[in-house]
Amino acid sequence: MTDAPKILFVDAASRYGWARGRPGEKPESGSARFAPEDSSQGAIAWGAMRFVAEQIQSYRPDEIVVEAPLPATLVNGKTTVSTQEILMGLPFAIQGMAYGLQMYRVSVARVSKIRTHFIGKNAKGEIAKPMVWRKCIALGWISANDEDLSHDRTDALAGWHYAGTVLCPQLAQPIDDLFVKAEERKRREAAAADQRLAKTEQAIREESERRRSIMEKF
Amino acid sequence: MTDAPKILFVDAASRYGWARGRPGEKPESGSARFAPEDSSQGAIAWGAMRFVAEQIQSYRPDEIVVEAPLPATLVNGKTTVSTQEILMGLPFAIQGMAYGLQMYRVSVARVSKIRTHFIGKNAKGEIAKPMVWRKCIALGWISANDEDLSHDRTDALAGWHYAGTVLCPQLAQPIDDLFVKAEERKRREAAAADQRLAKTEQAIREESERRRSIMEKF
DNA sequence: TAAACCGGGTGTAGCT
DNA sequence: AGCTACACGAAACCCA
DNA sequence: TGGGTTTCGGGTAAAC
DNA sequence: GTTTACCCCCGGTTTA
Repeated sequence: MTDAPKILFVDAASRYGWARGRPGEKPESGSARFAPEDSSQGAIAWGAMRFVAEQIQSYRPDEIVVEAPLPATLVNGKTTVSTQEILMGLPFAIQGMAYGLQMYRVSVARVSKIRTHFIGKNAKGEIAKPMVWRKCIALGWISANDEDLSHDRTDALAGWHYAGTVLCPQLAQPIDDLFVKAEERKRREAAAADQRLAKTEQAIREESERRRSIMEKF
Repeated sequence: MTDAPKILFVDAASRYGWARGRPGEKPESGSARFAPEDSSQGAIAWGAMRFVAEQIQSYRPDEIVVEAPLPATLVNGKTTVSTQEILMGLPFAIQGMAYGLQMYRVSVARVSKIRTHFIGKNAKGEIAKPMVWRKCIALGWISANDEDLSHDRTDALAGWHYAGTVLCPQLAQPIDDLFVKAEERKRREAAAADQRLAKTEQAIREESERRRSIMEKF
């Protein structure tokens, strides 16, 4: 088998969980906040952007998978606007940053799929989270005397495993639509990029220059 | 009077409108897309982030005001998830980028307030937009044979004027809660930043280094 | 080919 | 195969 | 103070 | 003072 890809999974909320590794290996994982409590949305967004940038730079994942936010209408309006903005905004900003860093292999995974894959049923969080948690312990992905035993972390681990299974069908499952979509998107992105880049070499240089200049203020 | 501040207003949607200038002056304005049609969310987000970065860098506004997204529940569920993600995500990402570039004077304005301020009533878009449009013409902010006569543009102009009125009370209105909130937030941000920075000079240097290194790949 | 207009609005798992 | 039901997170508060 | 638990979920302007 | 009603973009299709 060729090298399994490095996968980074992010469960993005105001407190987020992350997990990364190659399918088959024991993943690293953790949880944290993108910004201190009561921070402005700007601070949170920037925290997320920085997190992604750093991951891409230092860990160099082959794939990034983010947990999809639940549609607001679903929760039957049971969520404040500001919560919504964060829940929707985080994956959005993360994707944007990845795109800006030319990391185009980003996909999005639904909670329900992750759960059914990982614990066999799509239960509501109250029930599912402890199950997920236990399974993570069982798998030895976190140890019971670990410092961080949060659900954010174990949820991310579940997501990571799901992503691995889906992205590396040779390890088990037949591919399903996440993979297909990722391929589709990748092709579309690549094509679009090609088209754009092909226009002129000049355009490339301008773009590159612009990007660099944006950041030299730091 | 001291120099009126340079205000940048953005009406952020997949097709966005912008307007900028100092209150009292004739504003510049326009509309465009953050990314070609059918682009991934990542592309759109990055487009927005780049736009903001460039504005901050080259125009150096004193204030940035973004149009607030309407809560999903409001639209009575009449909005797709992806639309939601974009509508909520754009302002979020914009604020994040601004924050990252240390531009903390960012506020958010509600459509209803803008409209009532600008045309005296909070009518539905179908009715309001043409009214706004006419008023912009009347004010000479766009000329009838202009190339871009889109509502995105005129909406942004209305927003800009509202922002100006609110942020420069000396020109007319008493301050209202947008200003107050901006001040509050600014103070909070500043305090938080101070606190953080005060911890150690070392932290500052690390942070700075990290930021720079994130971007040197460009 | 470009501009105006209109419709449409979540997805999945588990049970029947 | 078709139909139905159902899904969350942030911040305030309280208690150890 | 830290962690578990509970609660709450949009806002405005005009009409009455 | 209190109640009430209102609020949207995206993408596909059609038309000049």
